[in-house]
Amino acid sequence: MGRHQINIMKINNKNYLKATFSKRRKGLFRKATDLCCLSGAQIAIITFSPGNKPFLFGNPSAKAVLDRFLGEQDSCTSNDHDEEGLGSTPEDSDHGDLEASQEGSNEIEDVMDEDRVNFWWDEPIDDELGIYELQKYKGLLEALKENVASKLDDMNRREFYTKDFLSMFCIS
Amino acid sequence: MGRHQINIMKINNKNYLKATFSKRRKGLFRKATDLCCLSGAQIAIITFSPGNKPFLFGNPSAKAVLDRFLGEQDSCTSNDHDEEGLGSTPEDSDHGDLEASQEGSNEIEDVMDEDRVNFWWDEPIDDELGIYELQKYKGLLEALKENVASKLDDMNRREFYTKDFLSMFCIS
DNA sequence: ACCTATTGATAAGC
DNA sequence: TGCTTATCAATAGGT
Repeated sequence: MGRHQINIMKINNKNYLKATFSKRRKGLFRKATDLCCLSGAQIAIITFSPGNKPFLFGNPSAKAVLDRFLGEQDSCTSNDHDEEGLGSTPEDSDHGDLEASQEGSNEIEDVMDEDRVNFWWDEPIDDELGIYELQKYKGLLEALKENVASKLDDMNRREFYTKDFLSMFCIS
Repeated sequence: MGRHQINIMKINNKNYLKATFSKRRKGLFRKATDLCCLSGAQIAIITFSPGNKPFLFGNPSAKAVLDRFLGEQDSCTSNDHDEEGLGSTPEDSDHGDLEASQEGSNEIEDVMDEDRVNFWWDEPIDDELGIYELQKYKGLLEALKENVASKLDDMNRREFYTKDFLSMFCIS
């Protein structure tokens, strides 16, 4: 994909290794972002760089996906029925269920997903910004970080303006 | 990247959605594989498809990376990892896919169907936000900055207004 | 970090 | 679901 092909094998040159990891990690996360936006999939990526530094990606958040996964792992012994979702639009098409029974399928109905859309400015979180407590820094920062990340991406997707948004974070 | 450009937004057509998810998930895992081979990085990816089916990638194994991460989380006081995330796009329910999830070298995960859709705004915002303890958690803020920079990168790529935005973060 | 030549990923269509 | 091909996107190497 570059000036010329490279073999996919361990890079020994430290500088080149670092540069390549950085570029490709970003590329990987970008691909994950695109996949999430396109399909609505939930994805978590944990990466330990060659320097053993952790990098996380998550939609809706790394923690949320990990928790879900770990949770399902536990109760996964004989759990094969679906729970019910919310805000769903019945819709499907074809498919041959090749598996043992399943819940009854519904019918085709190609409705545009009525996106139950909430906007970021409707979020209560914004009201909480700008408060200063000197406890539980780490957890709070983590939450802030994730929220900023989420909102930025959401903005990105919806083509919103960023100025007012930023000011809400008291960042300047 | 295909015959013509597509917008990175939620796909509504079920068949197209599934096909696209499938193709891009494979692409994502392939990228992860390449990154692992090139840099020796340890990577774990957990994906819940739009049909809520789990797919795992891991090097050396998803479990190994998860354990390492969770372990470091517990005992970690010098936590300076980077995190990227994004908001999800509303989606409707779906019937399970029939694919299995296995890739790289990890254990098998079995399907669970659970039409539980999480939107980022439904995520529990841990606590009240807004604490800045710059000395002790300078690292986290640094990660935040990088995270934001990374996302701005994306915005830039997609031709949004980034200049004013950037200056607010003192990033250039 | 930014810049291109080049290869790679992928949207459509079968 | 997999294969093919025209196109656009990711990125290797260099600055």
